Amino acid sequence: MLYICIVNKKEKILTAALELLVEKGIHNTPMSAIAKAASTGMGTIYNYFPNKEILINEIYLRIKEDEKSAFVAFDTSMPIKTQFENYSTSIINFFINNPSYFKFMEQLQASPIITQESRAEGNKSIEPVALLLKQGQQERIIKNIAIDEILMFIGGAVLSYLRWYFSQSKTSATSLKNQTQMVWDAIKE
Amino acid sequence: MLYICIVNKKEKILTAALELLVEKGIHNTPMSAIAKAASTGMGTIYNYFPNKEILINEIYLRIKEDEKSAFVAFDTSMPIKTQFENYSTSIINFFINNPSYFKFMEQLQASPIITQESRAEGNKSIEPVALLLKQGQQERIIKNIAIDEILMFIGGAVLSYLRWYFSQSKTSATSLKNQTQMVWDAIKE
Amino acid sequence: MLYICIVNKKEKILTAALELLVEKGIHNTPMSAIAKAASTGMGTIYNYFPNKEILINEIYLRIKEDEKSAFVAFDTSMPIKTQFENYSTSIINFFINNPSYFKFMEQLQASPIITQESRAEGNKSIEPVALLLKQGQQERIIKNIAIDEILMFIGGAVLSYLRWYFSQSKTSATSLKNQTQMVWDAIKE
Amino acid sequence: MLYICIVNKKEKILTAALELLVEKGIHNTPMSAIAKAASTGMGTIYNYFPNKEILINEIYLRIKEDEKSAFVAFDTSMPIKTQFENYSTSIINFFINNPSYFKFMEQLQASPIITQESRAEGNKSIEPVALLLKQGQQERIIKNIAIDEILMFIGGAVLSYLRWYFSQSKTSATSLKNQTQMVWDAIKE
DNA sequence: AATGAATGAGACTTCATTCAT
DNA sequence: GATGAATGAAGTCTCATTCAT
Repeated sequence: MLYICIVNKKEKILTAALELLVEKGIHNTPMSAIAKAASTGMGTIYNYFPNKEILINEIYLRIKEDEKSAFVAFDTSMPIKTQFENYSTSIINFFINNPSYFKFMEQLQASPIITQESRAEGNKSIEPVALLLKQGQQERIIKNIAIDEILMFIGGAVLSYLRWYFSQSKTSATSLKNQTQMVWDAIKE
Repeated sequence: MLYICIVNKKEKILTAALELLVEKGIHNTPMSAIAKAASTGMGTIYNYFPNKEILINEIYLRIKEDEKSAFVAFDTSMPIKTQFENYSTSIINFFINNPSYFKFMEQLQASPIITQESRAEGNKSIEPVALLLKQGQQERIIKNIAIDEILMFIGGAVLSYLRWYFSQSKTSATSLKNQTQMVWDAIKE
Repeated sequence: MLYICIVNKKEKILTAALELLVEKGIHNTPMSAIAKAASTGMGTIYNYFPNKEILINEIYLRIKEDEKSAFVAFDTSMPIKTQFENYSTSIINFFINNPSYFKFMEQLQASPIITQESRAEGNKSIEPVALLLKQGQQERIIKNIAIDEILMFIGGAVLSYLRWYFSQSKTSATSLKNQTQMVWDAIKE
Repeated sequence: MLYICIVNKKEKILTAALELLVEKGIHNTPMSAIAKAASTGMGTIYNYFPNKEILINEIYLRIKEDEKSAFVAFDTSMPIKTQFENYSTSIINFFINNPSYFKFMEQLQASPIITQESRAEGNKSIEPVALLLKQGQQERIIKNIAIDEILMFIGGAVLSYLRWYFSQSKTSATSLKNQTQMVWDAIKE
């Protein structure tokens, strides 16, 4: 089998698993169903992922990876507020365009299935934001609060906005603007 | 058996269940473990709760009930900002004083186990806040954004603060103040 | 409590149990349901019947008892054919008038729950018929076949007629006559 | 695994289940016991049969299938009485040679576990007999009674004969002849 | 590498029976 | 005698994982 096929097989499993996990929930998604949806045998999944938890962690890491690559690097020539707005908007649009990513994160955010390693790895995606905030604090644009606390605040705001977004049948065009405004007002000096 | 004993038995089950659920996660907490922890037979649990999901929903509702009663009514003679700070502080302290309540909510927030009925019932606890915000908007103190969106924002901020709080080994005394400040700055006009 | 009450209590239990057993089936009829239907506590049932199987056997014996008393003694001055027809008709009418008796027997006929003792006791109800048949054989009216075999044949015919009767929505008036005719033709010399 | 093995596994389960069901009764035969007797894991049974009831229905249908194939087609050149005797004898011998089939049918005849679909399917096995009887009625050899009623009568007679047969320790060679005689006398004009 | 039938531990749930009141 | 809450053994069924092919 060609290399490209093997890649496809692993990808197919990850994709099928994600789709089922967000649709049915983790504990209503047996490995057999994933195998079926990915058109593979159950044993094949175990060739790529030693067990179900590792498969799920890998999905988690893929999403975080994707999240990172979706955000184009900060343009440091721009004002911090602009940079922040760009980040905030792009991260939210990322999840709006990938609803299953959001549903997956919602479901697994607090789950003991995601290991400390995965979380640590995943948190790397916000490092650039931490740097931006730090710079903002030096310039006395951002409140002088522990970076961790601010980051958590922003994260919570993003999640809650998305939660609200997906619960609405129709979203006003201004809601994202409102959201960005609120977050900025919250963290700005 | 005395009436007081019967009450204790149900309470013991709810307490034991909560403790185990937050410690091990829902799907690593078999009913048998709950029975053992509550020092009852497994059948006894089913005398009080028709099934596991209903038991979990009842815990959810108990917490919401407790949450409501923990918050003393708004003192409408006070400025809106003060009222909001009181609310914000009391809700956060409530969960800080009941860490397992928070862990339970974290885990079940997005779970399909919590029924629509439970959620609707639970949401009643934020009605007074909605009213306060509406009044604040009329007085042009609060941003003119859909109440739903603001409420979701506040909820997300509270959760993320608590998440941060419990992840810290040592919390600075000012962090809660910072948090309250950020939220207020976010929603104020 | 008055004696009459105690009697009533036992009867109520037996009646409620019969009703539920034929409606839901033995294994969908918990003792708790019987207690509820009989408006007693579960413990009370165990005061009268050591366990569920004994309760069921007692119902069986009651029906057999009732069956015996429902059939008026043979009038030996009548022709044997007439006596047999009377018997056949009365036994069938007995079950037609007590459908739950029939449904109970259908369900428990072949069940290991009914003990050998109960069966032996129950078979006493057909002793007069055995005597009648014996007499008929001596008079060369009835086929010279082992009484046991004939009795089983008649029993099977009665059951199958009733089964057919209860499966019909509308029964022709002649069907019982046909049935009696068939059985008589079968056993007559 | 070879195809022949797979077939064997399903057959082994069906055979083991039948053996246990007739020996212990349905409700004293846990799936675990069937698995043990069939030398499989419990899960294997559920690979072939979605649940216990379906397993039992499949046994029922297998027996009916077997019953059909055991009876060679009517030889229409023979007199109706001969054809009927052949049928009657072959059906009884079928069950005498397969005692567990009989015990199974005895136990499940009136059970709600056997679905309407299974019953309908199973009843196909008596269609040829219905046709034979109809022809007999046209030739005025068989009594002019609803075919349904006659069929039920014959079925009851067969069952009761078998019941008697298996209750005897020693059976006279003539009993089957007697039985056939009785049934024929019952239904003949 | 790919497969999927086989496995059995373990989940949820029921219910006959007991026993303190 | 009457009660019914408490019990836990035992039932049905699921599913992560293995391994022979």
